[in-house]
Amino acid sequence: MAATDEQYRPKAIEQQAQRFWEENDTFAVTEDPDKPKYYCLSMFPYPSGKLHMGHVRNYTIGDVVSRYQRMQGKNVMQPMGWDAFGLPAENAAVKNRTAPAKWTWENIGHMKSQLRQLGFGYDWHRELATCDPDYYRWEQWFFTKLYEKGLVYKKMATVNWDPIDQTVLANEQVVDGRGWRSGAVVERKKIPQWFIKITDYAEELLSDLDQLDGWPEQVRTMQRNWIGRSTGVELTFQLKDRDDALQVYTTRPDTLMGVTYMAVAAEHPLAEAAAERHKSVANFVEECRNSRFSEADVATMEKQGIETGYYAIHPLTQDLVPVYVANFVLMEYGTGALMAVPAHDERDHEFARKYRLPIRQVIASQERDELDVQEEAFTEKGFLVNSGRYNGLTSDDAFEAIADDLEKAGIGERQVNYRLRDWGVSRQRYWGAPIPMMSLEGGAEIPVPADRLPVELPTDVEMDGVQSPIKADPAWAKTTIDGQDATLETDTFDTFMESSWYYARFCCPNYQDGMLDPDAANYWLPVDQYIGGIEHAILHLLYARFFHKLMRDVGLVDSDEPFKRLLCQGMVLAETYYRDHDDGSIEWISPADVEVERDGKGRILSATHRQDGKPVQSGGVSKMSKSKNNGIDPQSIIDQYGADTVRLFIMFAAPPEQSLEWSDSGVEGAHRFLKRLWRLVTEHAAEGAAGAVQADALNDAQRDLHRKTHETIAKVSDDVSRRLTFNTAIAAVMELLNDVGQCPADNEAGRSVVQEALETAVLLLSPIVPHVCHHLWQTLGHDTPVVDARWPEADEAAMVRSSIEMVFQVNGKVRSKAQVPADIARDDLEKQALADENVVRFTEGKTVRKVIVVPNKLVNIVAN
RNA sequence: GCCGGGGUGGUGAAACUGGUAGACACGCGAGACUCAAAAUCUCGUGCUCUUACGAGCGUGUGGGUUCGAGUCCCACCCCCGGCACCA
Repeated sequence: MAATDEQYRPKAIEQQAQRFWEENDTFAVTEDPDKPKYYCLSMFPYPSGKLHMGHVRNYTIGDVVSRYQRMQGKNVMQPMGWDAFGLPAENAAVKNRTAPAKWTWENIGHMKSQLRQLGFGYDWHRELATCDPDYYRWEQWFFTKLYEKGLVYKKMATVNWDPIDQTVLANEQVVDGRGWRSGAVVERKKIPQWFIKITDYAEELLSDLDQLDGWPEQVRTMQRNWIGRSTGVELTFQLKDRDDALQVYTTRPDTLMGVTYMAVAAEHPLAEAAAERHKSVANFVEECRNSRFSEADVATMEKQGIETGYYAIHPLTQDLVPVYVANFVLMEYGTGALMAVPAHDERDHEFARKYRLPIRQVIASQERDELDVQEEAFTEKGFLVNSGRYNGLTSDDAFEAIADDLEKAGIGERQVNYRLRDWGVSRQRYWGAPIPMMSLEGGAEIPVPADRLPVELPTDVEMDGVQSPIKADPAWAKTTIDGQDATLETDTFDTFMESSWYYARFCCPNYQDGMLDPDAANYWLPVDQYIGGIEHAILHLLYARFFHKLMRDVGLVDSDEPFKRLLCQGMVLAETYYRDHDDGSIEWISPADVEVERDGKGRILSATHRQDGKPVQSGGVSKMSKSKNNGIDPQSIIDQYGADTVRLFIMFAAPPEQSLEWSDSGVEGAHRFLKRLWRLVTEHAAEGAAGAVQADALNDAQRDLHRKTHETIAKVSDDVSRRLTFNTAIAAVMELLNDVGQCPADNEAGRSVVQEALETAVLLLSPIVPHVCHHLWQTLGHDTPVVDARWPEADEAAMVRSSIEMVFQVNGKVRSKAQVPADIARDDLEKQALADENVVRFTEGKTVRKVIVVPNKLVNIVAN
C-alpha cells in the first residue's frame, strides 16, 4: 500500500496548490452580470515590514468567507493593497538613512510574498498602494471637487508644537507632555489648516446607522455616541460693564435657574481681555496654553480655574454670576463658554466645591426625597424647585417653557448640536499626499487645476528627522499659474483620506479616466463583508462612510453606504516574560526563548530562559507588541508547520470578535488534526473508490455516521455564513472525524458512508485549510479542483431521528435522562418522567404542583 | 473621566431564542504499540464527598426576577479597545 506511506508534507503540497492557483489565475474576477457578486474586503495593511499575527487573523477570516462564498456560486472579489503613507516610514527613514518611498516599497514586496505563502485567494491584478501617484491623484482631484462644492475650508487649529525641533508632533510623539526626540515641553500652537465639513453630513451619518443591520450593534452605538446629536438651547448672557455678551449652549435649559457661575476657555476673547487686566489671569492662561488637550487628558486632569473679574447677568433673574477661566473648557467645542449648574452637573460640581462657589438645587427627584446636592450632583431629570414660576414643572416641560420664554425675549433659540467636529485633514509631514492647493501672491488660495494633478511628492529625498523635505526645499513649492507666481501647499493629507475610499478604487484600480469607473463601482459596491480590527470602529469607519456619501453626491456611486456587513476581529495576545535588573530596568523576554515547567494538573510551576536556564518572571497575557517583546513571527510558524496549520489554529482558538491567545501547544494540536485528516483520507482512498450511499442499506452505526455527516453540513453552513463562528465550525468537523474513526468500514455500505463523511469534511474545511484540501480532494478521486466545487447541502431525510434524549428535572435540577420516541405524546412523556426511578426518589412524599415540558429538551417537575 | 466590550475547569473555549454548564481542543493521568524513545491509537479528566449508585457545590462579587439564570434586571470589582495627529 504505497499511498498510505505518504506523509503529510505541508511545504510541498502548499507550494503545489499555490502554483495551481497562480497558473490558473483562479482568483481573478471581472464584472459578470449573470452571477451574483460578492465583494469581501479585509482592511489593507500598513506596510510596516512583515506580517504580524493580527494581519494573519484578519486575512484568514476574509479568505475563509471569500472561499465559502465562491463555493456558493458567487462571483467573488477579494482584493488586497497597501495603506502606504504614514509616520513609521518617516521614522524608519531617519533611523536607517533611507528614503520613505524605498523603505515602503521594499516592505510591500516582502509582505506580499508572505501573503502568497499563506494561500490567500486575492485578485492581485487589483493591487494598489496609496503612495502611488496614480492613486492619490484622484484623491487630490476629489478634494478640489469638494472645495468647489464649498465643503472645504481653512481655519486656525491647534497642534502639538515642539519648540526645540521647531516641528509639529503627532499625539503619539508626545510622551508625558514632552517631545519624544527633543524632550522639550510641548506647547499648543495654532496654525492654519484645511478642514472638510463632515458636520454637514452628521444627520445622515447618524440616521443611516439604522439601516446597517449587518454591523455589530456596539459599533453602531459607538458611532452614534461619537456623532453625539443633542437638542438644547443656545442663549446669551449679557456682561456687566461690557458691550459684548457670552454665548453658551446647554442641553439642560430646565436647570437655568441653578446657574451660579460661568466658565470660558483660556483662548476665549473674554479670557484674553481679563489677562490684560490681571497678571494672575495672564499666568493661568499661559499655563493652559502648555497643557495637553486630548479629550482623555482634559477629562482626567484636575479641574482648575481663576476668576476673570467679570460678571454675567442672568437672563431671567438679572442676578450677577462670576465668570471664570477654566482649563476644562475648550475653545474647539461649541462656543468656548458654558453656564455652570453645579447642583446638576458633576464637572460643575467638582469645580464649585474646589472654589467654594454656591450650589443651588433647582431639580428635585420624583423617586428620592432626600437629596443633598451640596454633597453630590443630581444629574437626572426630575421636577423644578427654587425656579420661581417654573416650579413644579417636569424637566421636559420646563425645557419647553424656558426655551419658549428665551426665544420670545430674543436672547436664545433652540438648537440641534453635534459632538462631531469637522475633519482636520492637514498634516505637517512629508510622507503623505500633498494637499492640492496653492496660494497666490496676494494671499488668495485656489485649488490646483485638474490638468496639473497629481501634485507629486518627490521620493528621492533625505530625512533629517525634523522638517519635511518639501517644506525644507523652497523651490519645490514655487510655481506659477496664469503667469502669476504661486506657492504650493506643503502640508499633506491625513492618511485617513487614503483609507476612506480604497475599497471603491479596488473595483477599478487601473481606471485612468477618473477616480472611479461608475459601471464597475456600481457592480461591486457596496462591500458585502468588511473585516478589520475593532480599533477602527469609530474614526476609519466613520470617515469611509462620509467619503462614500460624498462620492455619491458627486455622482460616482449609487449606494448610500459602503459596507453592508462588518466584522470586527479581536486582538492577538501572547504570554509575556521579563526579568528585573538591578538598575531598575525591565528586560522583556520573547516567549519563544522561554521553557515552561508545569505541575501534574498543568499549572505553571516555573519558567526559565532556554539559553541560560535561569528563571524568568511571568508577566501575564497581553497584546502582541514590540514593547513587550511577545510577538510571535508568523513566518517561523509557517516554516515549521505550514500555512494551513497557522490558519487552522487561528480560526479554531477563539471566535473572531474575541481576543485570541497564542498557544504553542494549540498550534501543535492544530497540526495534529491535519495529520489525522490526512491519514484518514489517504488510508481510505488506498482501498479504492467507494460507491454512493444507499440510505436504506445502512445498519445503525452507518446510519448514525450518515446522519452526523448531514448534521455537520447544516451546523458548519450556519456557523460560516450567518454566525461567522469558525471555531465551532471546526469543532463540528472534528466531531465528525472522531465518528469516522469509530465507524467500521468493512463492507460496501460502511465504505460509502465513510467516503461521504470524508468528502464532506474536506469540502467544509477547504475554505479554512485550502492547501491540504486541494490535495485531499484529488486523493478522494476528483478531477476538478476543490476550489471550484460546490458547498454541500444537508439532506433533511438523513437527519431524522427516531428517538431523542430527554432530561428529567425535579425543581430545576437534573435527576435523570432517558431515550424517548421522537413523536411521543405529551401525556406519555409526563407519565414516563413521573415514573422514573430517580425522579421518584425526589418527589416521594411531595405534592407535584406543576409539570413543565420543553419539547425535545426536558421535563421539569415542580414539587414541594 | 466619557463611550464601547469582556470576566465560565489546570488552559483556549462551547452553551445561538431563559431550558442538561463545560461540546471541541490543549494540558495532565492511565493503558496499547515499541528493545527504547518519538509519533500514533484507546480510555479517563470541573471541584468536594462516596467502594459504588449517587449527592453537594460551581459561570468575577453581592442582591433580585423566574418552575428554571452563564444568559434578564440592579449595584459593585477587575481587564481590554476608542477618545479626533499611530494606523
